[in-house]
Amino acid sequence: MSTEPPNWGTDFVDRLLDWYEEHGRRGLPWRAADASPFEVLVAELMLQQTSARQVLNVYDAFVETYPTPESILETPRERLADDIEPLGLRKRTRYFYEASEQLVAEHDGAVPNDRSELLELRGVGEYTAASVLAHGFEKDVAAVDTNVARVLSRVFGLDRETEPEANENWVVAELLLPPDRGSDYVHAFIDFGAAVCTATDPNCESCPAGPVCEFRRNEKPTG
DNA sequence: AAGACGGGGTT
DNA sequence: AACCCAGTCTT
Repeated sequence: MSTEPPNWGTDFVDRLLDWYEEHGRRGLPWRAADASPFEVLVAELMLQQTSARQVLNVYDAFVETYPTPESILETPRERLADDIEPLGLRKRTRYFYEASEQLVAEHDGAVPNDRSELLELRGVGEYTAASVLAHGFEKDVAAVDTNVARVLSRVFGLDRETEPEANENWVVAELLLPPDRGSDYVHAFIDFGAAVCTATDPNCESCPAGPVCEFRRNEKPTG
């Protein structure tokens, strides 16, 4: 039970970003530098409770067919449903319609770059709002999903039951956020959580955090 | 504070 | 065949 050095947090983030450079997922179209805020919003709505692999199957064709909220409103609901149903969670069809209506009616068809305005959009919660700001507008904000919450709670020994909604996760995530790298930072956490620090049977052997991690020291001492 | 939503990928 | 997935909305 040693006292934590004050720089463990930034040490971990440095290692995490290094890991991301080498092992992060490349070529995901919604991560492209020229992806519009609307394309980012579309991706985030699709990615809710849906694997990136699955979204990859429909994303390119979708954003080509529906580049703007207006183009969604001009499409019969049945046809839009056909394009979204393969992802499951069919209520998303309604989210796309209603969010598009809101964008056109209240924001001239543009995605707002303000947290509270994003939160008013149908289907947009705390995670999606933060994600759009980070990836669509290059803002230095943290976005905490289940992956981020799991990694944070393990590495820093927070309550194992801590959930994405817990304020503590957002405070810590914001605290560790490196300047001008908000987008990479969030993506690094997510890729790391999906590939190494998995929900079940995490791959601690290849974890860049090493002995820094409370979880590994407490539950997998031999690595 | 729980429960519902959901088809497809992965094991 | 069971389990999980870049959450959000509704009881």
